[in-house]
Order: sequence, then C-alpha cells, then structure tokens
Amino acid sequence: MAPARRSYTRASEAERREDLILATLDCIAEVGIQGATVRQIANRAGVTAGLIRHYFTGKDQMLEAAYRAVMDGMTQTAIEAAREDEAPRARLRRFIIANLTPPVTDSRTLSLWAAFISHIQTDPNFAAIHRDNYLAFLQEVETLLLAFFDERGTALSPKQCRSFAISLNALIDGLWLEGTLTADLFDEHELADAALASVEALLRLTPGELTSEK
Amino acid sequence: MAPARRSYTRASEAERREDLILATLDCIAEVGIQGATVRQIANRAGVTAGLIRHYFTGKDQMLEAAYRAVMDGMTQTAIEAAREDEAPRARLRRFIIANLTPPVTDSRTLSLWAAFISHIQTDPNFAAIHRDNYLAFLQEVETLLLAFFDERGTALSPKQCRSFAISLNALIDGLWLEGTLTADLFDEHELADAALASVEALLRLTPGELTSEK
DNA sequence: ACGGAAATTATCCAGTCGTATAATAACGGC
DNA sequence: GCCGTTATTATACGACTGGATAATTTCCGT
Repeated sequence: MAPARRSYTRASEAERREDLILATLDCIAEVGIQGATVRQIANRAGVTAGLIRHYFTGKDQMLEAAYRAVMDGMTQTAIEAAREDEAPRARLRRFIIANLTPPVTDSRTLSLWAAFISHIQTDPNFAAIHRDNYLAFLQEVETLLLAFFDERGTALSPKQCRSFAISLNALIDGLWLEGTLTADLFDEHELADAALASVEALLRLTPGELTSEK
Repeated sequence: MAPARRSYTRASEAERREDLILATLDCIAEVGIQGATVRQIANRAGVTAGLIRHYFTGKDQMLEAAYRAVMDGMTQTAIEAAREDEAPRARLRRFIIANLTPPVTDSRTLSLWAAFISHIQTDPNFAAIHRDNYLAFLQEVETLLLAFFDERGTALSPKQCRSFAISLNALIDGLWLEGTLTADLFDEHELADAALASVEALLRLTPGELTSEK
C-alpha cells in the first residue's frame, strides 16, 4: 500500500528562498520570534519543515536573511522617497516624512525590527547587518544635508555635517520608535510634522524653512 | 534508603522574588530571552525550577516583573540625576547626561531593554508597562523644561512644552539606542555632548546656553 | 517517453521547554 | 523539644523544538 504523499511543485531557488523569508516575517510579526518555529514557518510557506534546511544551513541563517530583508526594506523606502530629481529641500523633507509615515511607521514593521534588535547584542552576524544599515542611513542623511546646505548657500564642515546627521538620525529613530510603539497617542501626520519642526530647529534654520509647504 | 535531598534555607518572600528577578535579568542579558528558561533562571538564583511557580503564576508573569524592574531602573537613575536641590539649568543638563552615560548607556541595559521591547506588541501587559514608563518620562521632561524656561524668563505654552518634550525624548532615545548599539563608534562623552548641543538647538537656545560648563 | 538529478516530503530522534504534583526539609509558635 | 505550616525540592509529563535521514516525487535534458 503506497502511502499517500503530498503533491508539490518545484520552485526556483530564488522564489523559494523569498517565500520562506516572507513566511518567516509573517510568523515573527504575528506570534513573535519565539513562535516563529521552523514548523510554523514552513507551514505558512506551504512546504514542510525539512525544506528549510535545504535552502539554509539552519534556522539561524534564515533569520539573518530575514533581518537583512527587513532592514533593507526600511532604508530602501526612505531612500527612494528622496528621489534624485527634486530640489534638495524637497528631498530632505520627503526623506524625513517617509521615515515617519506608513509603511515605515507601521506596527508590523516595528514588530519585525524589535524582534531582531536583541540579537544584535549576541550574534556578530546580526551586529554586522545592523552596523551596515546604520552607516548607510547615516551616509544618506549626510548626502541630503550637504546638498541642502549647498543649495541654501551655507557652509557646512564635514565634522558638523556628521554631527548633524547623527542627531537627525537619532531624532528620527526615536520618533519612529515611540510613535509606533505608542501609536494611539499620535495621529497620522503629527509625527512627521513634529519631526520637520524639530529638524528645523536642530539644524538651526529659520522657522518655516523646512516646515512650510513650499 | 532516604534519598539525599538538597539542603536549603528559607527566604522572605520579598528577597526571594528579587533574587528570582535579578537572576532572570542576568540570564536575559547573557543568553537572550530565548535562553532565559525557568531552569536556567532557577539555577542562577540558586534554587530549583519548581520554586518559580511558587512566587509567580507562571513564567510570563515573572518576565513582566523583570521588565518593570528594568524600566524602573532606567527612568529612576535618570530622574534621580535631576536632583531637586539644583538650578533648573543644571537639572536639565544632568538629566540629559545621565541618560547618555553609564549605567544607562550600557550594553547590558540595552540587552535587557531590547529583549523586552518586542513583547510590547503582543502582550497587553507589557504594553501597559511601556506606556506608563513613557508617559512618566515625558512628564519628567516637561517638568524640567517648564522650570528651565521659567528660570530663563521665556514663556512656554503647554502645547509647545509637550511638543518639546516629545522631540527631546525621541532625541535622547535615539542617541541612547544607536550609541549603545554601535558603542564602538562613540566614546564616553561624545554621546552626551552631542545630546546637549542638539537639545540646545532643538529648544532654540543661544549656542552655549546649555553646553557651556557653567 | 524515459532516466537521472535534486527538490520536497515524511519520519525519526534526542533534547528541552513550561508546568503539575507529591515528597520533604525548614522554620516559627507553643 | 515537638508540631504544624509552608517554602522548597524532586520527579514526572506531554508538547514542542531544531536537526538528521531516507523515501519519493517532480521536472529537465535527451
């Protein structure tokens, strides 16, 4: 008696990996990283648990890939918001706003970010991923700032630029974190508005220079 | 043949609970929340695993207590740094500095904070604890700001005060987070100095008003 | 169409998890 | 100094974990 086996279709390595990573993120977002077991993940991806070890050396490596995907997603949407074909002021504004409105400001995104953050301390691979993303983000902010101050006709030393970038980044991170964690306290645009006004002050611009619509 | 049983000493409920919570935090800091199992925790506390359920209804409740302990510790050291018996400017400065120097800026503290943060999304009890602490922190900042601007002779509407507090809090949080996560990029005082200068700008003070030593 | 490589499933395994329960040791009251 | 209360230990349990292995199905090249 031949046992009835599940029928399945083969998939390319690329999409299978992506499916697994997406399923991992779904699991983490819904049940936390504790509940993101290989069986749950496989189940959500529509495959069986054993397959995971066919594409990843182990669960840990898959989690790393998932973390990379989350961080790339966050920085990418923000960076893409600062499109090249606009004036520096507009780009800076869009960048700030993008970081403090959906989909970045989103409880799912926060869940994912939070789930991984604690691994940075213990796992050097996670630390490296974080570091890369942080520096890339910082670099993007510095580029935006340089262009902005250039357009404005104000000199900006590299040292001051970096210093601004660090503070600006911290401000955005903090607003994002608390604003998303305690989402019910802030409405949609409140966060972004607060950020624009704060950045304006942070860079010691004249009031309205960043906040005014045009 | 009587089996040799472990000898032990009874402890008061208060200290036993504290021991267990401290052991929980040690575990989390060293092996992450995943590795903080009841057996590990009990082992580190010098008791057996079963005892945990004698003081807590379950592991979850113990984790909540531990989270409360961490957050209280963080806010408490910061608030205590802003001693009542000093001038508003000095208190504000000390408050900011305290939040960006050890023991708050400490990889262990970050580990603990990070380990719990993801639970806020799923567990309403954790969400409540976070919310309480966030609001308490915000309140403290508002109080400090009001006193500071009063001393300075500048008017400050409640609305603006709250807005300042939110941004200031976000800035501190962000600097704390990134500065501690990527500790090797910043040296001891760099973080606090950056914070003072940024807050100065954020509140639109004149340069040196907060940063200068006296 | 068919044969072979390999993607996928099915099953097993040793370990660990949190929790429940019963036995026992410690301590305070008398 | 004993006795009852209870804090603590010891052990057992069922569920679940990530990983290993072997069987089987799919699909591509010919």
